[in-house]
Amino acid sequence: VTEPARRRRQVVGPGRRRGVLTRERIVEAAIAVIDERGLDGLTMRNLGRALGKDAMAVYGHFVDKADLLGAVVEAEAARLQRIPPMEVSDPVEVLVALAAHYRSVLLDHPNLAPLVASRPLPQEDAPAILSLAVAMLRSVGLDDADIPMATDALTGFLLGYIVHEASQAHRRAQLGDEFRQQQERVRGRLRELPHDTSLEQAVIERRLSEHGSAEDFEAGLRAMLHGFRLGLAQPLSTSR
Amino acid sequence: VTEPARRRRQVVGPGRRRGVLTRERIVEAAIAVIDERGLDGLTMRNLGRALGKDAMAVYGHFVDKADLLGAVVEAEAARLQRIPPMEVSDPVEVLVALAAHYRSVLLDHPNLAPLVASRPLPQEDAPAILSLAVAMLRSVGLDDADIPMATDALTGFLLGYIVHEASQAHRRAQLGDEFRQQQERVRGRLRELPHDTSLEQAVIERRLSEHGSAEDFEAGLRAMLHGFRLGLAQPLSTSR
DNA sequence: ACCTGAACACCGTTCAAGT
DNA sequence: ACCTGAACACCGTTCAAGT
Repeated sequence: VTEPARRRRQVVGPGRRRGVLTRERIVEAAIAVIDERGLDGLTMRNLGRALGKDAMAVYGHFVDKADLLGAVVEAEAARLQRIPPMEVSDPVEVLVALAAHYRSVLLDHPNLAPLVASRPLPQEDAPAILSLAVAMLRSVGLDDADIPMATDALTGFLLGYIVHEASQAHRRAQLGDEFRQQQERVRGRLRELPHDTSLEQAVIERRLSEHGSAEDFEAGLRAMLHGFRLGLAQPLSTSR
Repeated sequence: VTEPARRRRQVVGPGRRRGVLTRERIVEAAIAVIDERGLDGLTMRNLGRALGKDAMAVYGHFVDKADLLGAVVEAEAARLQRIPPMEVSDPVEVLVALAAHYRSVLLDHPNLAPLVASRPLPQEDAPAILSLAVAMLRSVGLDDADIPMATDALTGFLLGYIVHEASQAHRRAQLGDEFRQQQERVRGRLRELPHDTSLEQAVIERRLSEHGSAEDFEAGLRAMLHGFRLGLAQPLSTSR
């Protein structure tokens, strides 16, 4: 159905608002609209207004809205590939730092995160990252035969946790008061349980607070990595 | 399903029964439509057609589409709460079984999974499950002070992994051939890397295959749980 | 060559009218 | 009391027309 997006390189004029449209400018504007108004807030008419053009001007540069969104994801993937320099230390910590980079880049545009994550592979446009991760898993001591499984689990945790975090943030911002009310409802039901539930309430408080999830994210990742390192992923006896 | 004793009832559409609308029947039909045509495929007009009624008949029972979707999520949450009987063994294995239950229930309606997961807490309607999980973490040997953090990480992994899995399945089904093409593109780029990439390709193959992610899911979960059990979630020295 | 604006089919929702 | 159908504002997209 969709043709491969045609690349159209063009000299960008010095102007900002007015001037010739380029794919780059459109993508940039689309991301800005998504940041401000969410994924659903990106309509062709809104985008046109943000660009100071008629809504239909975009169709000169992208065949589809889907095509446009693809380009938006591409732009995010390019940012993911710019891995910051990190001190080479324990391979586990390299992997944690890599994951933290993913997390911080994706959370820069939380409303975009679900879109990026719905792609087939996070490494789709970043085979170098995949190679780095594999190398680190190897030097952590993982058996080659276990690495695909471990990568799948780690990727699931990574993307899943981040996307979930991003959608929670979006939801929190969107419903405001009602969010607190829902938490109150859960607390109320907890109190009706027969035994002491102070710890359960602490769990909920932790989840209510906006901060701390970076630490939870890294802690969970570390636990999983060390679990893999020690060969503790199998149920009982090891048989492969 | 035959209806022998039933009086002449008009059959509308393929096997749809007429009769008085109830919230239950509407929710049921909504889930069926979502299963067949995805979240975007659930429109009020489609839903009305599935019920053999005018689209607007639904508004007699739900104030909103959002209200309807809330009821749909509630129905799913009720299924989540029906924990199957499981052999009480190692607490880690109880937690794994609990997570597997979540996964299998959510994957029964993959198109619904993102909706369920976007709620503030998976335990929102299931404080009993939260209590069970906390008790298991305790008897695994976790410090009370670490349990909120561990629960947050585990919940993130659980929901994130499942939702990601569900959306991949949806995407796979939706794009069909193009999905394979994307994998081919990644493979191609991998081959251009300087060193041997057979292991990287194995990672991609693993992710391509539909089966095996249940094992990866449980393996990652086990690794994380044992990592927590051994206190390996902290970066270097333990200081709390 | 690039952009515009009317037009079309579809969406959620309102409202007056039907039974 | 429950359901219907026209109507409204909005959406993605097509197409003929503007510059």
